[in-house]
Order: sequence, then C-alpha cells, then structure tokens
Amino acid sequence: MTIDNSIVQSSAITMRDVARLANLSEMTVSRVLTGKGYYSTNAEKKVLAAAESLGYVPNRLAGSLASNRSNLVGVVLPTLSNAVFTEVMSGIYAGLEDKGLQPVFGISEYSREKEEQLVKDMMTWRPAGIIVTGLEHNSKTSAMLRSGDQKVVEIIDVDGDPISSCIGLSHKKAGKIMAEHVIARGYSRLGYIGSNLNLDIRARKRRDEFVRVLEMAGGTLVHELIPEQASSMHLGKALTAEMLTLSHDLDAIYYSNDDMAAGGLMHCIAEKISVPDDIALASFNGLSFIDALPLKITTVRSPRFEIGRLASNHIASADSIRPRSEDMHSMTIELNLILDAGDTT
Amino acid sequence: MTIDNSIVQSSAITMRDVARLANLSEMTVSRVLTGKGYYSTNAEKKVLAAAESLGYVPNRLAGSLASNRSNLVGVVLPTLSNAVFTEVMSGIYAGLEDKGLQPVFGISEYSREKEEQLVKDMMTWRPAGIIVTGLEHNSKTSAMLRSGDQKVVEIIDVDGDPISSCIGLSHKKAGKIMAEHVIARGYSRLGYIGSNLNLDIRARKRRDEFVRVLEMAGGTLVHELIPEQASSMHLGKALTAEMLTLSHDLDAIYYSNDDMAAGGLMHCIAEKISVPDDIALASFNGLSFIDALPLKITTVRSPRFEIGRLASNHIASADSIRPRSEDMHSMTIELNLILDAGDTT
DNA sequence: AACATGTGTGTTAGCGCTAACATATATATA
DNA sequence: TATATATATGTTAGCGCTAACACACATGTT
Repeated sequence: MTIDNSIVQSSAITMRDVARLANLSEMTVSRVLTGKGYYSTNAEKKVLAAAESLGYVPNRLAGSLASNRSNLVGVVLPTLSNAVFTEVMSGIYAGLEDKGLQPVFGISEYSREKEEQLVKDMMTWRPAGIIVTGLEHNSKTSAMLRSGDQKVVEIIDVDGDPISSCIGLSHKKAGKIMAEHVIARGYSRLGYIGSNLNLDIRARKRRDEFVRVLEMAGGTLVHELIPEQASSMHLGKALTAEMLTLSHDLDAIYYSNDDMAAGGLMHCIAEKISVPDDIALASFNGLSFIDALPLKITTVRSPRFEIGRLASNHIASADSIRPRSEDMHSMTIELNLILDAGDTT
Repeated sequence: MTIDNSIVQSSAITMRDVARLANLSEMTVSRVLTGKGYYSTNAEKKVLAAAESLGYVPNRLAGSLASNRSNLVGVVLPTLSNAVFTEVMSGIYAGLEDKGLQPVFGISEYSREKEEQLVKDMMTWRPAGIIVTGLEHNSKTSAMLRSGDQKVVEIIDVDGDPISSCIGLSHKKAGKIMAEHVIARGYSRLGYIGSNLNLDIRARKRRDEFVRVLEMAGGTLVHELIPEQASSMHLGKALTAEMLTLSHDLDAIYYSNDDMAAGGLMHCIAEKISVPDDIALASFNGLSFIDALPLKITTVRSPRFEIGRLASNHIASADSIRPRSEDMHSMTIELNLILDAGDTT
C-alpha cells in the first residue's frame, strides 16, 4: 500500500506528481493542461483525473519562465479616488478576464517618478502587456516601455505622441466642445473651477483649450480657482461657494469634472441659487451618478469603460503576442465625445 | 573591440550579463540586487553601475521560482462599481506599496464560482498572500486557501468563521445600531430599500438585523423594495419614488447603502418632500460624498480604507512570511462602527 | 510499395534566478 | 598565538515548468 502524502504537503505537488499518477510523461501532462500540441482523449482524462485528485495547482512562475511569456498585464492608473479610473479599470478587467489575462496594478498618484517605479516593477514579471495612463512619462519610463518585448497601450488621452498604441480621447476637443456650447448658449463671462492641474495634465488640456476657444469667441475667463488638492464633490461645493461670493457677474462655471460640478450644484441647491438662470454649470465626464441629481448637469461624456476594454483587447489580441516588428501593432484609437446638454446650461 | 549587443536585444539581458560586466559572480550580483547576505560597498557600486548601464531588468519569474516566494498579493473584490470597494482597494494598495508587494486583482461580481476561479488563478502565482472579500466561499475555495502556503485575509465582514485572519466589521451590528437609532428618534413605520441581497450577503446581514431589532422594539417594516440590480444613486432615486407613491404612512426609510440613500434624498429634493419631517432617511457606509449633499445623511461609517490597509499590513508583516504553524497568525480584527447622525433623521 | 503527412508520446536541455554550501580573508576574543 | 566569528565571494544544484527535437505508429497519396 503506497502512502499518498498529498494531503500533508499539498503545496509541494508538481506536474511530476500528476505525471506519475497518470502514468504519463510530464510533457504530456503539460500538453493537456495547456491545451497545446497533440494528446489523446484518453491521456486527457487520466491527466485531469490525476490533477483533480491531487489538488494540483500549476506553477506559473515556472511555466512562464520556461515559455518566456506570462499572462500578466501591468496597469498603471493615477488614482482610484476618481470614478473615472475605476470605470476604466472595470473595462480593462472585463477585457482581460475572458482572455485568461491577469491584471497587476499600481497607482501613480499622478507622479511620473512613481509611474517609473511601477513600470519597472511590472517589467520584472515579463508581462504580456502594460497599460499606462496618459502620454507624458519620464524618459526612462518611455525607454523601458519601448525596449521591453511586451505590448504597450497608453490610455485616456490621445493629444500627444504615443509610444506604440494609444486609446483614449482628445481632452483638447472636450474643452473646445464645451467652450463652443457655452458660447452658443450666450454665456460669455466664465468661471473655471478645477484642482491639481500641475499634475493632472489632461484636466489642464481641457481647461486650456476651453479658455482659448472661449476667448477667441470673445468670451472672458473672469475668475478661476485651482487648488492643489484632489478633486471631489466636497471641494467643488466649497470652491463654488467661494467663487460666487467673490464674483457676482458670472454667467457660467466650467468645472474640471463631474464631481466638482455636482458639488457646485449642491451648493446652488442648498443656497437656493437658480441654475442655470443665476449661474450655469458645465463639466466633463458624464459619470452616471449625475443622472440622479435633481438637475442634469451639462457635460461631455467620456467613454471610460470602453477605453479600458479596448486597451485590454489590444493586448489580448492574438496577432503576434510579442510585437517588435517595427511597430506593426501600433495604432491610435480616438473615441468620440458626446456633448450631454443637460439642465444646467 | 567587443560588440555590445545589449542595445539590440535588451530583453535578453540577464544577471549573467551584469555579472560579467561587473567582474563578479552572479551570486554576488543577486546579493546586491536583493540586498540579502554580505557584499562589499565596492561590489555594490560595480553591480549597480553595470545593471544601470545595461538597463538590466530583473526577472522575478526566475527569482520567485528559485526562492519559492513571490511578492504578489492576490485581491478578490466583488465589484468596482461601488466606491466602498475602491476605497478598500486604495487601502490595500497603500499597505502593499511601501512593502514592495504587488497586487494582482480580480472581480468576483459577487459570484462564488468566479471567486473560486480567481483564487485558483492567483494561486498559480504562488502569491505571498490572498485577500478575499467576505467569509462565505465555495468549499473548494476554502480548501484552496487553507491548503496553500500563502497568508489569507478575509476582509470587510467579521460575522462568521474565518479561514485564518479576518479584518472587517460586523454588518449585523451596523444594522442593529441603525435600528436602535431610528427607534430612539421615534420612527416606527419603516421602509427598506436595497438591491441584490441574494448575492450581497453583507447588505443582507445589515437588513436582517435591522428588521429584527426594529420589530423587537415594536417597530414595523411596512414596505421593502429589493430588486436584483446593482445599487446606484439612480436606482435609489427610482425606488424611493416608487415606495413613496405606494406607501403614504412611512416614518423613515433604511437604505442598503449611501448611494441608494443619496438617490432617495435627490428624489425628495426634486419633489420638495421635506426631510426628515415628511420622511427620514438612513443608510450605511459614510462615503465622503454625502458630506457634500444639501442634507447630511444619517449613516453608519465603515472604515474602508483602514480595512484594506490593515489587511495588507498583515500580509506584509515579517513574522514568518509563510504561516502554517498551526495558525499562529490567524486573528480577527473587528473595527468599530460610528453612527453619523446627520440631518436626515 | 514507397513516401508524405498527421497524431501521440517521450527525452533532453534549459529558462534566470537563488538556497545551500564551500572557501577565503579580516577582525575579534581568549 | 590559537580559535571563534563576521565579512565577502564563489560553486553547485536545482526551482517546476516548456521548447525543441526524436521517435513511433497511423493514415492517406501516388
């Protein structure tokens, strides 16, 4: 009677154990378990039964090392405090899930130095791909991303020079669209409320283009508030209160994003300031929660989930898992923006 | 003149190349790069210079395989659509970041089958630890988590039997606290609005205990609405509208979470229903956005970020990176709940 | 009948690291 | 001075898989 010590030391079970129990070579076990190459249905049955009975858990460290490819995908996002990025993450995850890819993720807090460190750490896992936010990176980060043999996708922004592939939207256009909208509605004296623009380059792009187009059309940026804090509904509320106290002649306020604008709307509701008669509000993102507010905020919808999903799909796409052939796989996908004219303009 | 082909094939640079350039053995390079064992400052300098000049990126697949330990931590959360879990994730990340651990993450969508698959996939990476949400799992999932040599932390809920360690709060108590509060305020005819309770076990625990304590104190659950959809502000608004149309004699509504309650508040504001005079509102979580609403919602604050951070710390804690010694490392941390009595009760 | 091709399995040789041990010298301790 | 201990480096042998090749036998093709 042989002793089955699998129960005692389950973590030590290797493919060798499965092979022995199934009376086959390790190689055949490998073929069955990975589904690659030829094997008989008989072998398949025996291997699966053996693996099941031993509670075998493959060791991907070994497998990936031997095959020189892993199913990991590095994801670098600036924050999780903004629903925008969690929706992007959901999209990324949805795209990876069914392809058998696993996300390893990191938060850069809008810091290029942290981003560099994160990319470095992720590269150590020889991932199938890396998804990074935005087009602006440290030179070392760019060099690493360029030199590795993994796919690279830069997401969310397309206003710049991508390393390889790029999936996102034009934040400049978003700013422009809203500027044109407020002008068309007859607003000319504008306020801007945002935050953290030194680090949040995309918000800056929106604001700058908004202001440029506004002024070209004869409008004026009367007042702006841009503290160095994370954006939030609360901050938007506080800054709106401040701005309306200081400036009495504003037609409308453009916010860096929906959270801030929603905060502004809450202030107006609490203070019984009529929107859009006393003041109009406009923002960016089109997060779903704004549909539940008493007034629908005018905003520009960004396809966040879709950006994530497309980025994943690109990495998962079968065409030569490793690129390198003179960037055959580089591409830019610019997603369309939709102006959601609501009740607040 | 020797040819440096490092530029041509950067991905092929291994520790051997660094060792050669630094005129040292691979082992010494390894020591310097991992910081383990003895090495001279001279060796350190040479290794670092060589690694830098070659653009060497360590291969953790190989390293982890050889040392039989990885710096990956598996994280399974039910969704990213609820800010609760993204805050938990932020806490987890904050706790892992400085310890050099990297999260691999997966979304179970409240499904135990998906959870099982995710845990299985994560185990293939021989992670240092696995963080899962809640205490209810498939038997296979529990078996896997128990048998592996990684640490396990179950988070968010403590009402049940943990596999090993458990960090969270008592959802039963959260329900009880709120029941006691509404009773103390003199409300006795209650409505409940939630969603997805078949899958969201923790929301169910809150609701059940709320109802139990309410009825014990002589209160009545007059009406409840529990559709099988994801919770959201929008859903909360719609269900509140529905409930107030159908029931005209409610004192207060208890919501499954803040999003739903905020939606309810938005409905009341839009319809000019006086809160809390016409109807009182109460919920759970204490998400920061509720501070920005025109009325502060009465809720029970859950320490989400803290839960994540503590879970990470536990996994990162040096004490025997691998447990197994008769669960020396198992423990339960139950975090306190704080009733945030606001303007809505 | 001779040969190509498809199918199924096994053998060998690593992937790029690190644990464990061995060796060598420097410094302390008795 | 002899002996322990700390410091610094090297050598050997894998970790658990899979790529590449080899081989055996079946089936088809001319």
